[in-house]
Amino acid sequence: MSEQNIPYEQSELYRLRHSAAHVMAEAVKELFPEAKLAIGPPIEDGFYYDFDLGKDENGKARTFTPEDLEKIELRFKELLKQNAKFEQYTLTVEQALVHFADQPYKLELIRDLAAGKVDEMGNPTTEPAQEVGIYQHRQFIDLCRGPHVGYTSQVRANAVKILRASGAYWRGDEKNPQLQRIYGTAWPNKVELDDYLKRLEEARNRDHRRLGKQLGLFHISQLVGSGLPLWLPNGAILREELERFLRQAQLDRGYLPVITPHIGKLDLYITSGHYPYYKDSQYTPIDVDGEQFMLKPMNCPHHIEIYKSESRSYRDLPLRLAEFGTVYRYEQSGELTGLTRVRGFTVDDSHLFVTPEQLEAEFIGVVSLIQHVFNTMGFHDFRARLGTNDPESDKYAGTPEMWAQGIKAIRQAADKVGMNYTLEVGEAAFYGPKLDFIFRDVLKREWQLGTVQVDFLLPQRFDLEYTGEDGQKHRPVMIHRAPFGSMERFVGILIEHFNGAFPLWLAPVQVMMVPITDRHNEYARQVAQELRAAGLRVQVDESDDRMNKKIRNAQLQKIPYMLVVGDKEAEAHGVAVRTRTGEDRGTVAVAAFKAQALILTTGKSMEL
RNA sequence: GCCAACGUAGCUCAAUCGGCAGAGCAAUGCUUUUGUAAAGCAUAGGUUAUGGGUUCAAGUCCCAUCGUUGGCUCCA
Repeated sequence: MSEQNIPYEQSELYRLRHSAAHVMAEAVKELFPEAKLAIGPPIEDGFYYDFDLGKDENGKARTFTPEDLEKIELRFKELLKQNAKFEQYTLTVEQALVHFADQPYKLELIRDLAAGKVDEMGNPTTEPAQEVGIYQHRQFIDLCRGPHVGYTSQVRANAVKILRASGAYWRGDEKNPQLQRIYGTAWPNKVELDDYLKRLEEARNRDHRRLGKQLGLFHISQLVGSGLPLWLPNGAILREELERFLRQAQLDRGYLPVITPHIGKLDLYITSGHYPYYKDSQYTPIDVDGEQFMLKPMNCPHHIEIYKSESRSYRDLPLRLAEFGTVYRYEQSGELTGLTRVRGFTVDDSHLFVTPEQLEAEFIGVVSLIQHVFNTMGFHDFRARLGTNDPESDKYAGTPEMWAQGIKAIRQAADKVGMNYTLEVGEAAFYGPKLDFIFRDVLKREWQLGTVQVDFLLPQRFDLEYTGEDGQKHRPVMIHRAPFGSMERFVGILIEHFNGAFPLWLAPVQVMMVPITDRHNEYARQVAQELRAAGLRVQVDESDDRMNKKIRNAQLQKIPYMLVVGDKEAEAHGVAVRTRTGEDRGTVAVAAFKAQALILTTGKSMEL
């Protein structure tokens, strides 16, 4: 029977993994009797369990060594095979507090349940609990609402694997103690486990960092600095194509280009509120003749100053200022990853200054532009998230009215275009709610790419105004938006999406000429020149490699077309077309190849 | 920033218990003139991330720093 339509939380696989987590914890408890248990839920593709192993003799937190993990895995598998039944029962809160007296994390969970605050995953509970759910197998007793499989042996010992250990803060808060987390995976059988491990291996092969090196797209130099990628020629060509595409789409939609500098006075960011708010993740200000300058962490204040450079009338609005603006943020060192999380990056930024009446239509216009961008890239696998403020938190500026108004505008616009989204409290920008477009990399990590944000706050902070039809001063609303998000991150995801085999219009080298012997080099150069004149990116492989090797090299570079030329082709003014998909199309006239290639590039086709 | 693992030639990796730093690919030179995924031979390439320490002897053991990777936290 197919489980495809059952939510994961109710699936057999979920029970299996939840049960695996318990048995693994049992193994840990055997090998480390002093270990304190935290939580151990199933997650996508597996499960984890968090432990506090106490301190070593130097007062440092005890951690799992790779040898510990081996022992745990061995014992884990033995315990699965030594069949035991999972028994479920409930204890009153009082009984549970006694039973878990030496398990401080469990006590905290029980007390929170009893107080009706939050459950073990931090989700609010509806009412105070009188009793708590317990699952027991053998002597291992855990606070748990299940569900589990019936017997431990239903989790196949040859279909589980311990993957890694890492630190993880108790309840995800860095102010709390750091626990030792063990990640594992569990599948119904060995075949599915092996499939999963193979998928992981394949994912590593399409990792943008690996492909970026292989295809000469970008390089990160220690001497330049962490998180400051250098775009190599192939990467720069790709990025410029993307920028050209979006620039044109924006011009078509009435955006106006602007260009602003990379630094700005500290006061600018104090006014905007960015500096106080993000102080810790900004590069230290530069002192110039006693004045403080920031590397810009955001483009909005600069664009706002452009808005303010002249008096504005309602006739000027909506004013859509766009720039590929490079910003610098001092991200925590542990966060940096290839192109997807960097310290210097370029936002395809735009700020729309609109009247309140125009807000919805402009928001819809932005969403449709983003849809156009994603459709062109063939991106369909993403989710949209409406990030709102958390009223409990003090990190959001502005009035409740502003927030309500912004959220309402986004909801109405999204509903009108039929966009599905999830609402997530506490995911807003400090100045306003936003609709984010979230993608996953090959390792299933989520990244925000496109974003649209509604902002009533900065217009107020900078005292923006326009003269209305009524001759009175009014305050505009701002929309911040970026379809790609960051060029770096977008290209990182793009590389993985296409596994480095970019559509023709984006391919850094579109055509590789493959002369069969060096007496064909001259003809290959002629054809290359002819194709370049038509705007195609063509290289000639004049190395003294044999033809087979030239083809192999072009294949490895994932170049869309290899044009083999020998005596036959030179005579007929033709080329023998081979695609990177391995297809041999035989000899065609140069003019015919050129015409066909141009149709595909101008149409931004996914086909070859 | 926190926890852990890792850092050897441009790239991918080897070097047993602490005992002469190696291979393939790439590069360079020569030979070969080739019809759809790797021709042959040769040459060159290293302060083993950096700085200290232990030792007769350190790529290998210890300490610190930097960086990378996987998590955690953060992400305007």
